[in-house]
This record gives sequence, structure tokens and C-alpha cells, in this order.
Amino acid sequence: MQNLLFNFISKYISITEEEKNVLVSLNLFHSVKKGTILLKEGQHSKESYFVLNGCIRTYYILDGEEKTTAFYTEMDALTPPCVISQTPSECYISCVEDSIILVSNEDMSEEVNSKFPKFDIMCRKFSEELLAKQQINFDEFKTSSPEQRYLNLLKNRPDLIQRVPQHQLASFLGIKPQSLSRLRARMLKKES
Amino acid sequence: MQNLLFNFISKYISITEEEKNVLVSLNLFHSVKKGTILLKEGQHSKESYFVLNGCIRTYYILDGEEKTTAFYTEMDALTPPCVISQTPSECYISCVEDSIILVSNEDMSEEVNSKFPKFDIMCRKFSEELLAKQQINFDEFKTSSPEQRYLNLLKNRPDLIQRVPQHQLASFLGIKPQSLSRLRARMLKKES
DNA sequence: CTTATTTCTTCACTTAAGTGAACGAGTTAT
DNA sequence: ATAACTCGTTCACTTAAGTGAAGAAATAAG
Repeated sequence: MQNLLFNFISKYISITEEEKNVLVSLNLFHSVKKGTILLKEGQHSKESYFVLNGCIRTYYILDGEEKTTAFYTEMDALTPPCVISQTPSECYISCVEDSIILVSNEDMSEEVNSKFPKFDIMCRKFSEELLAKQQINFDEFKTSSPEQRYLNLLKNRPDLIQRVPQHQLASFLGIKPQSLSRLRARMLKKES
Repeated sequence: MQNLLFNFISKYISITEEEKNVLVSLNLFHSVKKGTILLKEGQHSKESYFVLNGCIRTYYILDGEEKTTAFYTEMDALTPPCVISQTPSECYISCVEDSIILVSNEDMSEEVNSKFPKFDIMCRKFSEELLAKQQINFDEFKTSSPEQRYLNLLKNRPDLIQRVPQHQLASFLGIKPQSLSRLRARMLKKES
């Protein structure tokens, strides 16, 4: 499992055995059960997450309704908005599946960064990449209809459709579960 | 006009006269007329923009239709997706109003960063802030109806509604110009 | 194994957005 | 000054999403 992490890191920087040991000694690895809630509305948090295995999701509760905004799967990283803005969280984070994740807090990353300046470089590259991905995602969402979004999902992250309950997918696509059901039925008809 | 920039920078780091002079000597300031297109689909670019004054927008042309995804006004920064991903641009950038903007390219920022490591720190803080803002924007967009989005806009960026043509606003809100017209008419009725 | 609970689909109905066309007001160009 | 555009609004009509309710199927809990 740790190798997954080291492989990922070596995409950005080279890493020595010594550095690997430091990382391991930090006890970053956590195994979390499906349904576990990692962050609740109102909480203060300095934790970032990195998914090695499994799936976690961010959502809001507005007017008593869950609104899912994102899913994070293998090799996805997530720093909740509240951690950056240093305000009480407005969103929830929970595990969609049994997952193995890295949990790091700010103090830890400062420690690592001071010992290994290379990590700073990696984080920077990584967050630039994230920013670009997010930009593109946002643009794609804005410029698409729910149906197009579903087709995009089918193309880009087909696994999600299998792994995630429909009603969570629906709100991720910006519609109600009933509408997603209809949409799928409509598409099946068209095919034939 | 330059003071606008320096004031902005001092929100993040302290800056000496010497450093100011280096910045000025770089000839970053550009005055651009309304309607000027800064970036076209298919172009390669390494340029980032910072708006001192005025308004620029990013949009895509899909099926012959303009889809506006963002407006950038005073003290907003923009690094187009294509610059980060180093691929031909898929989006356009144009001036909504006569504007004064900073244009910087990657080589330049590397030069500045090597001379003044402080700038690196500033860029990092700034991009973290941007990432958080974007995250929040995206979540807000996803969890809102067109009407709520319009109300949000009215609350958070009321100037845009005055400054920007309705049909560009409409696609920014994810709907057609006719729908925005109706939506506004509907809201006026409700008020009375 | 049986009872709950969650999840997904379907239905009838309401509401809002998409579409294509038309019109006037304001701009720009010639 | 006139013609050509752009822009915003309105209208009638179509299509799709929201809503509330109901029921089947799958999962989880006892």
C-alpha cells in the first residue's frame, strides 16, 4: 500500500529511501470504514486527505438536503475549503467505500517541508495541477447540460457510476435522483 | 496606477523600493481596448493576467455558441488552463471594458522569483487563496438553481450586472439570455 | 430469517428552461 | 442619414427538471 504513495510521489520528484522512512514514520495511513464521517459542518480542521484506495465525497446539507459536490478516488487529494480559509467547515466529508487514506495536518506538512525542501516543490507542482484540473472541471460543468454531464462522467470516470449511489451521483450532476432516473431511461430509449 | 499593484502586493509580503523598481522596469502594464481578444482557441500561450482596472472574461465557443465561464475585475488574477496544461487553448479571453492589465509570462516570473524569493512566497499564498475561492465558487454554483445564482451574484458582485451585457451574464449563470430575461421579470413580480 | 431502511424507479402534475421568431431601442459603420 | 448590427425583451410552444407520492428491489439490522 505504501508503494502506491511512493510511486505517486516519484511522478513529481525523486525520493530516497531515507525520505521514504521519514514519511512512513509519520503514521499517515488510516483505514476508514464506509460511512465514516471525516468532517462535519461547523468543525475546525487542519487536515488534508489523500486517497490511496476507496472513495470519499464532499457534500453540503442545504435545506435538509444533501448536495454532493465532489468524489475523490485513487490518487486524488483533497484540502477542504475550511482548512484553507481557516473558518468553521460548511461541508461534510464522508467515506463512500471502505478506504485507505493519508491524513496530514498543516503542522506535519511544515515539518516535512522543512526537512525536505523537495516536498515543497512537489506540493507546488501538485497544487498547480489541481488548480488547472479544477478550472477545467468547473468550465465543463458550466458549459454542459445535465445529460452532457452524465455522458462526460460515463467517459471520464465510468467507475463512479458503479461505485456511488445514484442519488449522490444525481446531486453531483446538479439534478434530483428522479431526474437522473428519467435521464437514463431517456438515453436507453434513444439507443434502440 | 502602479500603486494599485503595490498595495495589492503588500497584502501578502512587504516590498522595498528597489523591488518596486524592478517590477516597474519589466513593463508589465498594458492598456487594452474593449473588445480586444487576448487569447484565441488553438493558440499557445504562457501569459498570465492581472486586472488592475476594467474587466476581462473567459469563454468557449461550443456549437457556434459563446459560453462565458468567468469574469475578472479589479485585483483578480487569471492563468488560463492552457498555460498550466501547456496545450493549445480551448478558451477565448476578451476585454469586456477598456482595461489596464498586467501581462506576465512564465520566463518573466521565473526571473523575478529568482531575484526575489519573496515573490515565490506571495505567489504561493495567492494561489492557495485562489484555489479555495474557486472551490467555494464551484460548490456554490453546483448547489444553486439559476435563480439562486442570480441572487448570489446580486449580493456578491452587483457591479457585474451593470458592467456586463445580459447575454454574457446569462451564459455565466448557465442559462440562455431569454431565460435570464424571464427570471428577472419573475422576480420583479414577486417583489410587488 | 424477518423486519427495517435505504435505494431506485415510475407516475401525474407543476414549474422553469430551451427554441425559434419577432420587435423595438440603441450602436456602429458607411 | 441610413443601413446593418447588437442587444434585450416578449410570445407561443417544446422539452426537461422539480415535487410529492407510491411501490419494487436491494441492503442492512435485529
